[in-house]
Amino acid sequence: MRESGGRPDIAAVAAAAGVSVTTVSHVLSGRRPVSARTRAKVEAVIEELGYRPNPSARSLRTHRSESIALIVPDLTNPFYPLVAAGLQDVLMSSGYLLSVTDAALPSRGLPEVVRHVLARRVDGIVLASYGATDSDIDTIGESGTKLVRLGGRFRAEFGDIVRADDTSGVHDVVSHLIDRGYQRIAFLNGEPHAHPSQIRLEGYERALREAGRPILPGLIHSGTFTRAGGAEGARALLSRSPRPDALVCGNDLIAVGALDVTRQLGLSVPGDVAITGYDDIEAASLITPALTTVLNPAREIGRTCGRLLLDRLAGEYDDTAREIVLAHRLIVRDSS
Amino acid sequence: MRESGGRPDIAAVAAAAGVSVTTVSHVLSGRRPVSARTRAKVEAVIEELGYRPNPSARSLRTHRSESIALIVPDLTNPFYPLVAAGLQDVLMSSGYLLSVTDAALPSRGLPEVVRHVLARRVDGIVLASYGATDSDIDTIGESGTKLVRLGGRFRAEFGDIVRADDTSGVHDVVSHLIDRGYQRIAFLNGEPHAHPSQIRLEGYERALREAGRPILPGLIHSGTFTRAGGAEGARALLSRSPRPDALVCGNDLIAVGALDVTRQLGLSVPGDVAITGYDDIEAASLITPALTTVLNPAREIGRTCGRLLLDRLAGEYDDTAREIVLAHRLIVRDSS
DNA sequence: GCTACGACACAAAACGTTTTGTATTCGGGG
DNA sequence: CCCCGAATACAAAACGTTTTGTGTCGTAGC
Repeated sequence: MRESGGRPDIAAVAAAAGVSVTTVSHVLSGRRPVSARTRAKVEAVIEELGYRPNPSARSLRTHRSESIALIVPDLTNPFYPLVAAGLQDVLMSSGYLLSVTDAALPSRGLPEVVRHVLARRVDGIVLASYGATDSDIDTIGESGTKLVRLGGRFRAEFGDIVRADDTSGVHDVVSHLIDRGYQRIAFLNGEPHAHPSQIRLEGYERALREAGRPILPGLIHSGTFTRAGGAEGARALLSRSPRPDALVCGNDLIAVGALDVTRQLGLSVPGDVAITGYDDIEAASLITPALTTVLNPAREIGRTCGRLLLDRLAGEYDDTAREIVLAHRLIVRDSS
Repeated sequence: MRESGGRPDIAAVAAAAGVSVTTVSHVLSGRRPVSARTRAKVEAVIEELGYRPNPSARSLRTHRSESIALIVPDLTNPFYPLVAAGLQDVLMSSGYLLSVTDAALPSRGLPEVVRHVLARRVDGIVLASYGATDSDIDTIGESGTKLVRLGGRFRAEFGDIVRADDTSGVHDVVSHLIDRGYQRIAFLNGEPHAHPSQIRLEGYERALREAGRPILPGLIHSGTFTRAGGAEGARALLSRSPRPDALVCGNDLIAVGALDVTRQLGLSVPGDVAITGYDDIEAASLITPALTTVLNPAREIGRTCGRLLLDRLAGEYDDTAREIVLAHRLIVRDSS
């Protein structure tokens, strides 16, 4: 009389161990004491039968799924896989499973992605998508899912935020260019309404102001945080006269696109025009000339998001929202 | 008398619509006919109450989780995020959630990762980890989880495989180098026991044989599929005398590392030594000199894995294992 | 030698679905 | 006029856990 082919039940374990189902559950969870003898017996049976608790049943009872979701704007941007890796560094050891969703895919936009993720009832969400609207965030809030955002405007009712100090980062780059004597410093930005764009632009403006330089709207261009966006923006900016002699880019991808175009136009970098990026993705050091950029600690950001989320899930903190700001670092290479 | 704060039940929906729970379920699943009037009423109530089925309860009954896992060896290698993106292209529209797990992380190795993923009872797994052992695959098989592998040795009992024709790919690269007159062509490989390493090496050997060239073991070096691995291998190979005049690398990351070292040694590429990669990650075209490599259609591979898995889950095919081979393409740039 | 208490074990009630086995109702063919 | 089947709705039994409320021992305190 074999136990049939199906996976064993908690009841099967209890029967084989000669105890009640409750006891097995307590052995598993440790929520009530179980004698050493009994525990050993139960554990032996579990091992022997190869019993694995059914997560759906468990989750149905406990209202938690032990899984969290990461929503990114573009998996193709190497910054985000690093965030994912950092997140996993932390989550894996706590037994959480990480789901990664790219919001830029053939989906009908972020609201759909959010619904999709929410339909799976994850315990927490790390939202790295700068396209998120208040309504998206509300949707998550109403569902009761814990939320940590990667950047964005800090508002108490919207939960925790982890970010790097982008404003200072760009400020440092621009100051560096000013020090090196660049005169007409242009800014090549990503999506104009995205929060990262805005705070990076702020850094640009602050640095110019501090140096007593004018802020010329004609030297500021917005597009998208992609290589293509950078190419298009560079074409626009470099065709102005007088021509800018430095292109400060909103991220490294933009800088790469700008570099493509600059080369096409027969301009030398950094001779005719300096180009800087942001993030310090691996490609930044590979490209020629190697890109002056700002290190954005992607992996550490991911880890921090993970820890924050875990703490929230464990109820470690009170409800006060937190904003954690991580250090950046200017990396000067050959493109400036 | 409000419905309390909690999310509405299927029972709450039934009550509000004046029908039975069964009927609501049938409206949702369409497994039995429901009159148009009733259906409309129920749908209206669902909308109004904001009812969302509880996935745990559903999954407890149906034994399916509508989620699948992707296990990769290294998220830091830009090849894999692209695979993930391709997978999602396909899965998202079918309502599946994708979990991505990096097996190279602080985990205790692949077996642990596999257990971790299996503990969540995903419906299917895409296993892209070349470090997978037969035992890992067995574990997955026993759990009843559908499996599609990204590369690896094809064996009927191990399920489907999707891969590119790496042997031919490397063969084409090597033939190209021979055509260009390179004489001492070395091969700089990844993990020696990994399947991709073996079949790529095979392409190298085949091309040499076809050209009537000897295969010199001293010109073959194994390491890891990383930038560091490439650096170390290049150091070893380039210190031999006579020095190789071409380094065929097992993937682009290796090639980048090899390029680092070649430059350090003051050698010119492709003048003193040619370097080629494999995969055609974005960095391959960014680096200077731009890398001659083989396009490995990562995104399409991901899509194909997704489609295969979905078909399996839908029971579309019989049990016969399938191996799908995708086309590669030689891309000649400046490094050869 | 009792009482009270700690340590341990158990039975049964949730958790929120899907699905199966029956009712009903209605219209049409014999 | 009756019977039968199609169309539709319902009640109740799973699915596999966790958790609460009791119960039963021993054992220590008095």
